Amino acid sequence: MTEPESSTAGNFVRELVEQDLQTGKHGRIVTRFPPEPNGYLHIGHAKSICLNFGIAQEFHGICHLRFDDTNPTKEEVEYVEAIQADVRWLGFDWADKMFYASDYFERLYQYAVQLITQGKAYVDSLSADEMRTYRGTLTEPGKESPYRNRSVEENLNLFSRMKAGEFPDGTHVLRAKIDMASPNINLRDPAFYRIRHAAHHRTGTQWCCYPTYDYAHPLSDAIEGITHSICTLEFEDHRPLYDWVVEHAGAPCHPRQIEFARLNLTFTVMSKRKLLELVEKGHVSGWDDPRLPTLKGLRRRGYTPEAIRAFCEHIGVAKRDGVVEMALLEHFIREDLNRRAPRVMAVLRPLKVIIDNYPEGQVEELEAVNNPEDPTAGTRTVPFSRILYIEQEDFREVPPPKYFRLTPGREVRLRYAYIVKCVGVVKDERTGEVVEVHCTYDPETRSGGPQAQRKVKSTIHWVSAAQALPADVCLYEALFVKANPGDVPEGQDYTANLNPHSLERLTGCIVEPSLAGASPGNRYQFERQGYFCVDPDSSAGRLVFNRTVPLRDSWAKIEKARQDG
RNA sequence: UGGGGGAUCGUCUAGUGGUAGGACGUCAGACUCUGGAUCUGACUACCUAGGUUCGAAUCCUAGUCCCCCAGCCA
Repeated sequence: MTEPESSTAGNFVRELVEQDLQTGKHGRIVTRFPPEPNGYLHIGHAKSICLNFGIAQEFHGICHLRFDDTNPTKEEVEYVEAIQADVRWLGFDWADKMFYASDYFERLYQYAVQLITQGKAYVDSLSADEMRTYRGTLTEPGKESPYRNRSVEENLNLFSRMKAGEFPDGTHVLRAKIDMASPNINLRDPAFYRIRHAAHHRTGTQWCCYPTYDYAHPLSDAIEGITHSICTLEFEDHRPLYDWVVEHAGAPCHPRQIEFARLNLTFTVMSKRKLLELVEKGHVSGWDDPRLPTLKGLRRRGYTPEAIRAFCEHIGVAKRDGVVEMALLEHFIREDLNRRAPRVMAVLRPLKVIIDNYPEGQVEELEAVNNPEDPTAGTRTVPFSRILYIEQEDFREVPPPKYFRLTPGREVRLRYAYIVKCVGVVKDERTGEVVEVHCTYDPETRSGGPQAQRKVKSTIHWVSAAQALPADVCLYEALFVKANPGDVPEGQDYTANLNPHSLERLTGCIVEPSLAGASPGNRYQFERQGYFCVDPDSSAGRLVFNRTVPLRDSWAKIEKARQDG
C-alpha cells in the first residue's frame, strides 16, 4: 500500500522532497504553482500543476496557487479567472491558499528598504541602454555604474520618491549590489524595482514602481513558507540569485528551488508568445480553439482532465529537455474515452442506400449496446428502415486489395441490424459518381436472429434516413505539418509550417436520433470513426461536434502503405 | 573563447557498481457484429575514447554534441 505502484513512480523531484522529509528538514511540505496572469494555461502548465499539486498530495502537504503579478502592463483579471477555472477543471484544489505576489507589495518594499539600509541595494539612474552596456557580455565582465556608491541616505530618499511617483518611467531602478564581474550574468547587480506608472489589476494606481520576478519570487515563496519551489530549467542559473535574495533580505525561511525540464510536444507550439500570435493573427479562432494545446482548447476538443493527468504522470519529470510525441497524448485520451464514451452511429459523408426488398414504410427499433467496455452502460434502440445512409468510404465500386467493405455483389453486416448485399448502383449521369447504392437484406441475419452468426468480412455503421438528425462535424488534424514547427527554411518562421488542413468542417453529417438531447461537452464514440464531443456552439436545432481524436485505423495504414508504394 | 545544465530504444522514462526495464510507437499474428478494444510475439538504446574494477549506464580522466543566460519579461 505504501509502495507507489505506478510505472513511473519516482522522479528526482519527489526524491529530493522525500529526503528533506526523512532528514527532518521539513515536517510538512509546501509547494506552489505560480502562473503569471498574462495568458491562458496550456498543457505544459498542466505538467507543472500535476507535479506541484501531486507532490503536495502525495506527501500530505499543501500546494498554493499564487499569481505572479508583478508586471501590471501585461496582466489582467480575465487571465486570473481563467487560470483558476483551468486548475480546478484539471482536478486540483488549493483550499484557501490562493495568493498574489501583489499581496506582498508592501512587505517587499520594506525588505527592499532594509537591503538599501544594509548597503546591499542601490538606486541606479542609468538608462536601460546604458545599463546593458555596463552589464558586459557573456565573456567580458561588466562595469560598475557610476551611481553604485550613492549613500544609504540618498538611496533611501530616491527609492521613496520612486514609490511616491516623482520620477517618470525608466529614469531610475533599484538594483542589488552584488558583483558586476560575476561570470553569472544574473548576479551583475540585477534590477529589483522598476518604475511603471501603470494601473495594476489588483492594486490599481497605488504603486508606480513594481518588483521584478527575481526579487519578488523568492520572497513570495519565503513569505508563504514554501519548502520546495519547483520551476523550469531556464531558471537554473537564477538560483544563486534566488538564494542571495532570501539570505540577504532576511526572509523567514529558505525555500529550495528545484528545476525540471518543461514539456514540449510534437506538432504544436507551447510558448506563450507563439500561442498569442496564433490567436491574434487569426490562425486559430481563439484561445479555446480545439487545435491549440491550451487547456481551454483541449477541453473544447473533448479531452478529459483524467486523460491529461494520466499523460502528465506518465511523461515523467527529469532535467533533460526533449519532445514528447503527440501520439502519447492521443493514447491517453483514447484509453480514457474507450472506457467511458457511449457509442453511437453517425455518418459523416453520407451515401444513400436503399434496401430493395425491405418493406416500404416499415421501421424496426433495433437494440444497440452503448458501450461494449462497460456493461453497466446498458443499451439503446436505433431505428432501421428501407432507406439509410452509410459512409461514402464504406462503399467502393472497384475495391482495392484488402478492402473488406461494401462493394458490388458483396455482403457486409449493418451494425446491430442485417447482413445486406450490394445489388446495384445509381450514378450521376454527368459525373459518374455513385449517388445511390441498392442492396437486398437477409431477414434471417438480424442481430440475435437465426442466421446472425453468419460471418461476413466487415460490419459498417449506418443511420436510418427518416429519423436522422443533421449535424456539423469539425475534423481536426495537427496544427502544424512538421513535428518541429520551428524547422523552417532560412528567413521563414514557424507559421510557414501551419497545416492548411488542420480544420475541416463537414456540414452535411447525419447522426442517429438518440443524440437529440446531446448537450455541450458530452462525449461520444462515433463507431468506427473516433471520439467526438458536442461543441459549446451546438444547439438543439444544429448539433455541432468536434472530433477529439480518431480511432486507431489499421485500414488507413494499409492504404497509406499502398500509396507510398 | 564566460557561466549554468543535459546526453539510455524512433519518442518519453527507469536504473544510484551485479541479467539495461516500462510506456508510447512500429511490424507480425490471434480474436472481434467497431479494420476499435483486447491478447500474443518481434523491434530497437547506455554520446565517444581511455582508465579503475572480478564486474561500469552508474566511479575517474579527456573529448564531442545539445539546451539555457547579456529584459527595467517571467
